[in-house]
Amino acid sequence: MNEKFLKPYNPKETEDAIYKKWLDSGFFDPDVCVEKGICDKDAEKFSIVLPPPNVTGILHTGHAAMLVIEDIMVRFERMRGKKTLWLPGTDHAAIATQSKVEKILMKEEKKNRHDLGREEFLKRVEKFAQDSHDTIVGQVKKMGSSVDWSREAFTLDEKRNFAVRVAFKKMYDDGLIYRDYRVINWDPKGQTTISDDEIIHEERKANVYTFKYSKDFPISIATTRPETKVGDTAVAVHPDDKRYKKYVGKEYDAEFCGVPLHIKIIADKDVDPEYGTGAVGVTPAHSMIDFEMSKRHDLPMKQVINEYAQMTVDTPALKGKKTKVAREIIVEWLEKEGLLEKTEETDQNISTAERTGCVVEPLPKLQWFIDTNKEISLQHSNIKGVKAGDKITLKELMRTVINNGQTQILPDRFHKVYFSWVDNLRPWCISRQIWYGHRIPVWYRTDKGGKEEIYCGIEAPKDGIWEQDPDTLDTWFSAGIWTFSTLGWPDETEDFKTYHPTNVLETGYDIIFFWVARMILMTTYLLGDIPFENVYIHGLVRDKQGRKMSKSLGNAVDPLELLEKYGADALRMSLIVGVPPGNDNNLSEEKIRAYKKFANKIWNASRFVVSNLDGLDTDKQPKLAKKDEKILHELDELTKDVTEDLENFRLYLAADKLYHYFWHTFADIIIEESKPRLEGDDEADKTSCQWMLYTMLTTMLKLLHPFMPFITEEIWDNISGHEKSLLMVEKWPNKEPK
RNA sequence: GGGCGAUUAGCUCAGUUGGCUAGAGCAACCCGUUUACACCGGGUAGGUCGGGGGUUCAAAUCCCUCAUCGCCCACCA
Repeated sequence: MNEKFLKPYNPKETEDAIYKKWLDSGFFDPDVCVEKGICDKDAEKFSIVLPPPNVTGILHTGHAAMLVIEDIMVRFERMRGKKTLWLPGTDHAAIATQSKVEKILMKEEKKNRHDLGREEFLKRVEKFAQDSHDTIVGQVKKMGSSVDWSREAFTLDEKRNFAVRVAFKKMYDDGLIYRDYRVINWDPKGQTTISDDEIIHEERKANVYTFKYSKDFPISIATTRPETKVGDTAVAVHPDDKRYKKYVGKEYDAEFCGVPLHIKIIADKDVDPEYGTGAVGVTPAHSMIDFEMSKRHDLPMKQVINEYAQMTVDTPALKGKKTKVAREIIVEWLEKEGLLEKTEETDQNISTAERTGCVVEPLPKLQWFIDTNKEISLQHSNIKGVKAGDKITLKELMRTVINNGQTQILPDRFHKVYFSWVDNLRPWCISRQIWYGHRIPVWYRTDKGGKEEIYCGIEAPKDGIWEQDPDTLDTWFSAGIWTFSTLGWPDETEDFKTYHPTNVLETGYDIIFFWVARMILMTTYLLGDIPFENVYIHGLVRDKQGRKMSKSLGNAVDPLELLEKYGADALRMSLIVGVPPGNDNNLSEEKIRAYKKFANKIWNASRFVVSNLDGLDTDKQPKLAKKDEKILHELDELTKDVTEDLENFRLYLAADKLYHYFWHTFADIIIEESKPRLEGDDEADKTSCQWMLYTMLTTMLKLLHPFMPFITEEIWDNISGHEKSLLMVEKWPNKEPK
């Protein structure tokens, strides 16, 4: 027996060496598996593309859970002989990474990005991203992830950038990407636009002020933002509102806090006559709903707030003032003039920017958008119910592939969440005024003067003097094509043909909108296909009390620390057992410790079996005692059960069953009952018992391997006859009982 | 305002399509150590499965309703 078995299992000494062994074998790469005869050339494929972690720092326990879930699926399918690819990568995460580096820069050098300039700043970001990347790769390895490093990708590397440009141009040519001047969400701190999904609504108390613009203005209005009222160009009332009918169509001039206003009274059915005074001051430039209304009624737009959330009106009292200050000035003025009718406190949902926490300022701006309501037709279609050439919108495409079951979200309660997002989707603003990201592949001619000429292309135009659009793309644009940009698209590579669509996308419920929906949007349009067949949604890893892990609470645990303490296998189990898809996991160290004990149990039971196999010919099955037949039959039942659980993504049940069977049946009962038989004089019975134990152990190791790859591989290696084989590519036990 | 989830042992949670005396980890109590394992074994105690109603031979599981907690979405000024 190998000396290693004489000591308790030591994950620290074992894990890195085992991972290296796997890497050296090359079996993470499906091409190597085919080459070495591990899997058939024409075997069914199984592919997962890793949700690329942001290069903003280190991995947290949520990432660890993601890696474990995917690794279990991948190892299972690889052992089943499928041509299995798990493709790793990282995400440049544009705005998240840039703002992180900006924070560091400000803290350490008291500089902003403009102090460095675009080129130098980007160098800093790239350095930061590279360091993060290296840390992340190290962590991914520590978890035992069997990803194919030879295919590693980055959302902002050259190949992906090419794919992004090709995708952009196609969408531009089809009229799906367009430039428009409209009110967008502006983050005054981050100095960029953000999409609707990057907004966090925060509930706050706010005052609603009811007042008139001037003494002789006939209608009172209410608002929480009096400072924007200097930009009003209309007052809207409901068409059927008798109180105001006589004013509709009339126009009034007023002097509002020193600012001349010209207000038209309009009737619009979006106004709720029951709410407030039943009349709304319309500010086309600083409210999305008012902007829409102004378009319907052809109202003039008057911008009064700039990118720094300062007032731009010429009135000395207000000019240059922050909006918050301006609000106070105006309220004071209203009081003084006797125009303020009442002030009430109300709960208000205020929009803040996800990354900077700054209150979002709606501003009119010229930006790039994706139109999800424009009819297009697909050149090819593998989408059930959609033929090439059919007129269809992106929204409809997004609905179709879920409705027809081609892509399934697990648990399916998230279908509803998905649909409600799709239904309420407004034009997706994809341009950002940040520097880190994919530059928009559009150029403007500057040498002709006068009329602006626009060129969208994969490369810069050759003739004339052109300037590229300074903006970059929303990070989710490049993330949206991740399942195939990683496989070589737009080239028709072997990888692309073999592995796309992918089998599973595994991700958290917090990014269904950001990512899952965007991937479906981009893939159905660009490929006429689905990006993945199954979406496995995992929940959040929380602390023992169910609180979200966060730096400020100080309850965030570094998965690496847990791994050091308890071993990767124990951590893996604790992230899986009892955690159904979509559920949060309140992780405690006690739970991890329990699986460390389990690892030790496996180790010791294995030692017992291995040290009692003397004289057994493992190649030739002896005549089995009835009780051994029965035990092995039970094992077949377990195999079947576990296999079906894995096929149906019930990892949490499979892991639990294996735990219980190994400990409370195999170790507690079967091994205990085998002791007298192994000591006894009945040679035939002893041989039968040995065979049973041997079969039991090797089968259990195979079944456990996807969950606890390190310790099972290590034990496998210490069973005589296995010196040259790797458990990782052993055949999965047959699920049909013999 | 709309939607979703949760409520099971002292604590944190499982319980797959309704089906054997409802499970795990931790905590508690008792007994056990000349060998696979004290990172242990054996045993004990602990639950009217949030309340109420219904469907069924059978419900923690399905339906209705109420309560509490949590999450997501939303341009009511």
